[in-house]
Amino acid sequence: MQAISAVPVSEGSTPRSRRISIGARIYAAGTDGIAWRVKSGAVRLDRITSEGRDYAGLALSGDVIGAETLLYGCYSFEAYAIGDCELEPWLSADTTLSGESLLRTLAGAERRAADALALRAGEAFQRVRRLCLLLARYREDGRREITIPELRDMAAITNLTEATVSRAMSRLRRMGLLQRQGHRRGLVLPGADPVFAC
Amino acid sequence: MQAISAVPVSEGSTPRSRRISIGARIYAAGTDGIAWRVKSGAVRLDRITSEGRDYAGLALSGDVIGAETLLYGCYSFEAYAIGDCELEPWLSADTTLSGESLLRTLAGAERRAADALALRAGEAFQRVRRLCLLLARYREDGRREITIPELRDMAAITNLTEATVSRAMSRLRRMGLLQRQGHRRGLVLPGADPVFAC
DNA sequence: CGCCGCGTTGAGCCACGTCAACATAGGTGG
DNA sequence: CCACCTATGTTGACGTGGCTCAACGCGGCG
Repeated sequence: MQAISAVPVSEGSTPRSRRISIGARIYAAGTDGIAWRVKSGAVRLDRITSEGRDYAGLALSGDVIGAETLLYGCYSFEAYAIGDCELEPWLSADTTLSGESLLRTLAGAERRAADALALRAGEAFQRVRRLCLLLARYREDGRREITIPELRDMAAITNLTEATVSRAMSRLRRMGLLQRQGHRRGLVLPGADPVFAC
Repeated sequence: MQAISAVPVSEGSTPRSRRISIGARIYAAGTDGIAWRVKSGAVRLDRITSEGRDYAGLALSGDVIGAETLLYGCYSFEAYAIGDCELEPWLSADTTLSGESLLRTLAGAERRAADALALRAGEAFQRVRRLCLLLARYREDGRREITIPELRDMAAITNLTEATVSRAMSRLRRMGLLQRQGHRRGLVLPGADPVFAC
């Protein structure tokens, strides 16, 4: 297998769920492996070019990454966890039979691609705000929380600079739309529920 | 059927290929219809929001549009021809059986989404240049030609203004990387082959 | 002919990039 | 445990690329 940063809990020979911590690489382009479904967390996909890596896509809960391995045998993109991730193998055998699961994945990918495009339009503050909205998840108590990715990743996704993203995040905090929660890196949560309203 | 701008040549009851001319709408969001494979041309996909339509994706030769109708029965996006298009029905029955065709479509969609994202990064002139490269096709004599979309579409795709796109196109023409060909709107072709090299 | 949509181009301005200094947190070795 | 180092985030000052606004040209069409 390729360079992995968390233990792929193998039972017998079938790969099981993986947990990847924020910042770690999930897989490298060109290596072989299986397709995964993102159970939780956020994944940044990069395309390898002559001048390095370029942000090429975003995957969130429910999305499938690495489906191209079922065709080509290896990954086309490079995947990084930009939030603590839980991945489960995405079974080719079952889904190929049904076809509906594949269709659902295709439709989801197109919607996610539209989201990613929208994150690169509009003014800086709004882009960062919308990215935070996209990354937010509901807790049991009904409030939302998000794991803030590294600035460099937010900058790549929104096509802004780290400085600009930092300023936008500061403003969100000053406005009370984001609050730091504890000391764990990147973990914050909004105050009331109609937060992010602007 | 929904509002269509070209005749869907129906033989019996199975829809056949459609030809759509530049600027025309291919289908509207929410209407029912089938999935199509783009044989030639370029398609702009829009997502309907509260404030109107937002560019949400690009489809070029070989890409499939409207696959979500196989799941939901209606189109999620709105599709416009930004170049003269030839579409053929994308068969659900056959492909669902094979599964490989669906996978191929999925992999293609992800690559196209990465292309679309890349068109919103970098400086204005390079974005417009790369968009032209993406839209170019080879002729029999080995030279490339492209059908220039309307400025408003190029602006939406690159996330620039029409004025900025116009300036970039003027510069490409001044540099000899694009030449007008005849009088037909939007049809131009580059000079030698290593054009667009920059 | 007059209107309208589309493209082109100029002038001025501003949001964001650039650059740099500094703060802070984590990690590592002594 | 602290000393140090590095990676990351924050903030200010300043410059500029692209946006805004506007005028104008041109072709198509009623």
